[in-house]
Amino acid sequence: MKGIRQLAEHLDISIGTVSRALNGKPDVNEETRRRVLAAAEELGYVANQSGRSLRQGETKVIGLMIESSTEAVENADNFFIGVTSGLQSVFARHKLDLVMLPCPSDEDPHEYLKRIVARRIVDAMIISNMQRIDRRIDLLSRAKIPFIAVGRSLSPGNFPWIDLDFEGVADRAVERLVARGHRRIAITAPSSEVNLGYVFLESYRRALERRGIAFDPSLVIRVKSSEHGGYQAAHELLVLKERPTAVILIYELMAIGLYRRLMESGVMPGRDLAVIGFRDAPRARFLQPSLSCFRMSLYDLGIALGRTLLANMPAYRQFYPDDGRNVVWPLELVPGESDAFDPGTGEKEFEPERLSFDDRTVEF
Amino acid sequence: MKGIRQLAEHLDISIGTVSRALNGKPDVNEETRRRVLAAAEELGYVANQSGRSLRQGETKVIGLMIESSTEAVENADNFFIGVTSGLQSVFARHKLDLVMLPCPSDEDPHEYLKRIVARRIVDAMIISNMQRIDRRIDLLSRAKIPFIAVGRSLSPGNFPWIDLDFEGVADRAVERLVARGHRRIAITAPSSEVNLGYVFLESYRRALERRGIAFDPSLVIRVKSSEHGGYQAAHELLVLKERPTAVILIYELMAIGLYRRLMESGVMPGRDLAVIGFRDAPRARFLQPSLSCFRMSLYDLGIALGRTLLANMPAYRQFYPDDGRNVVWPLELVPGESDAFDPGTGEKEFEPERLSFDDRTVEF
DNA sequence: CCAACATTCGTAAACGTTTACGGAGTGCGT
DNA sequence: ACGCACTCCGTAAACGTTTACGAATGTTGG
Repeated sequence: MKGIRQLAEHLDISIGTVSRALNGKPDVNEETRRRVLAAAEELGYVANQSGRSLRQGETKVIGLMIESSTEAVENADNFFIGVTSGLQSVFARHKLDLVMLPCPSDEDPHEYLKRIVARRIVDAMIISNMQRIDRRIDLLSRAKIPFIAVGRSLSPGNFPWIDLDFEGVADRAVERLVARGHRRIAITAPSSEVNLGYVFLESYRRALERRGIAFDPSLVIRVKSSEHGGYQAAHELLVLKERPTAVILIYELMAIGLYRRLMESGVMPGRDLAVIGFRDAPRARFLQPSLSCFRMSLYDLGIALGRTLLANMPAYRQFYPDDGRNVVWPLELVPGESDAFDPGTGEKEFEPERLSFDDRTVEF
Repeated sequence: MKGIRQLAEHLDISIGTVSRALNGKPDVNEETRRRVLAAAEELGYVANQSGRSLRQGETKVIGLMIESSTEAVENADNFFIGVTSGLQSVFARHKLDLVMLPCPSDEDPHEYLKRIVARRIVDAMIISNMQRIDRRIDLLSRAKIPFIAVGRSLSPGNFPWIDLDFEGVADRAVERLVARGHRRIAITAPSSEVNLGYVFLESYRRALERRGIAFDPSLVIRVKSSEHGGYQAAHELLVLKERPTAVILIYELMAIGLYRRLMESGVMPGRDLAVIGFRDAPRARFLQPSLSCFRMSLYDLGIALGRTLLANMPAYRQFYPDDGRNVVWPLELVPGESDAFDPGTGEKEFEPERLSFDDRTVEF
């Protein structure tokens, strides 16, 4: 099946009518429409996207830009796959397709996005891994490409975003640890170019000071968000003169390396050092000791991103009258065993909430 | 900047010449070409992809279909991001763009691919997560869309593929374990619909029988390839009447759950049960005990996939005269602590190769 | 000086759609 | 019988590009 022309000839109908029939336009006889749809189905005809895009000036494709550095939490690994299914459940209602656009690691993300935008491959973009100053915002605004960012940025101008509640996470993590008696609380942070690293750190600093604990720069560990980074972080904690009694991880899998390095020195996580992590609860839960962590539903986040993006697109705004506002996405604390002890005595003074590993109850 | 027409008017040159200049066609004055390129750069002109695709009948986009089920190893998590950068390093040379096409979890993968193909969004496809009988092969062949599969299938007809050497992995894993005295070796396997599950299992069975060990179906543990699956797998192993002394995991992160469940019953991995895993060495290395595993370079695999795909496309075949053949991708064994003991005595009889966790040496 | 050729460029068709416009046919009210 | 509204459909233009073709100009060789 070549194109709509062949389909029209086969039906002995004009090509215009066929197009209208397929696109659900009103001025076409229902009987004719039925025939057209049947023939299209039979011959396996689907409109060529290039022709359609050219004519309509839109591609019906939404791009999700992804970068694979280990700097930021989003890039860790399953973040994108996670939000993807939420996004698609929204887009499917409008026959929009989602494509993930991986920025080559040797290409400047800004240049890459510029290329994608200029070629008019997508109608809208979802970007993440926001830098403190992110030129992509200006680029997309100028090009009038609707977009939404996962995370804020200091770049001037208003733009749609949904950010994780790092402020809340840092505050509640510190709150929880301080309540259990911790005073020296370390934290891991990615490069300060990445905005979330900056935000997370500032939130942590404020959370401490709010409770009368002085901020100690030596407790900020700059490592990659990876297993290896966790290993290095543990190493740096162990050599500190005044060793902290707790640490907050920005990525849950760092705990693997952290745990290992601690144990190599006979330091038991969950007894000698409290650990609180971030993001993937299923994984955190199976670590030993299980990791107290802040979880969220990537699926729901995907839905929110999709709705907010569409609410910012003129053609779809009508469907999402209540969306479109920027939101600070809440995280839920899932308590584990990794911080369930008294830092003074080392005793398991606080009983962790009971975990169940039944086949049925463990699904999140 | 609207289109090539505006650019042409601005230069007071015909639109045809501008196009030729930009595309490096020969019959254009070098001075003119210089002017055109300069103006295009200045005004930020980039050819509209729809117009170009429509005219040329090709999109310069290669699709990588991804599914997010936890059934197969490829879908686990960072597999796609890993091969992506290898793929792009090949595609970049031909100005081809790579897009990842996530199949919605509630849509039939075959139908999804059919839609993508029919809309002519991509010039070629990379598919993975092959089923034992995979209708996508027939679909793509019929549509004459060049493609390459990660993994084989029983579907009839020749098609380009690169498969991981499961046969070799299973054989060497069994070899290694048997050499250390193990006789009862369990294995985890995904659904038998997924071809690699079937292949892996058959390879394992043959490896056993080659060494005079009877295949015991009760040692085949069918669980999801996830942390939770690992937990369940350990549970199933523990309740067996005749408990195995070793287990082969099809996905490295399963070890997290497996380790945990074992320890909950006082069984020490690496002392009471040998474990060999699969695929991501950096992660495996930081587990405690570190996981002996079969690793590969996803980057190199990506390069091979890219080259083989292009070698199967008429327009690019010339650049890859030596590629195009199907290959069974070798895996390298990275020894760890998880199987470094004597199953009879439980003693650490075999000294594991020394691991280094220096900052510099740990990068793979 | 002329034919033959090379270089450079403009013209226009083509790719597959969608859609504004108008025409044909029908039914209805006057 | 006429005008009008309504339904349905065909015609053709337009989207932005690439490219076959040929025209115009300059160059060369005899």
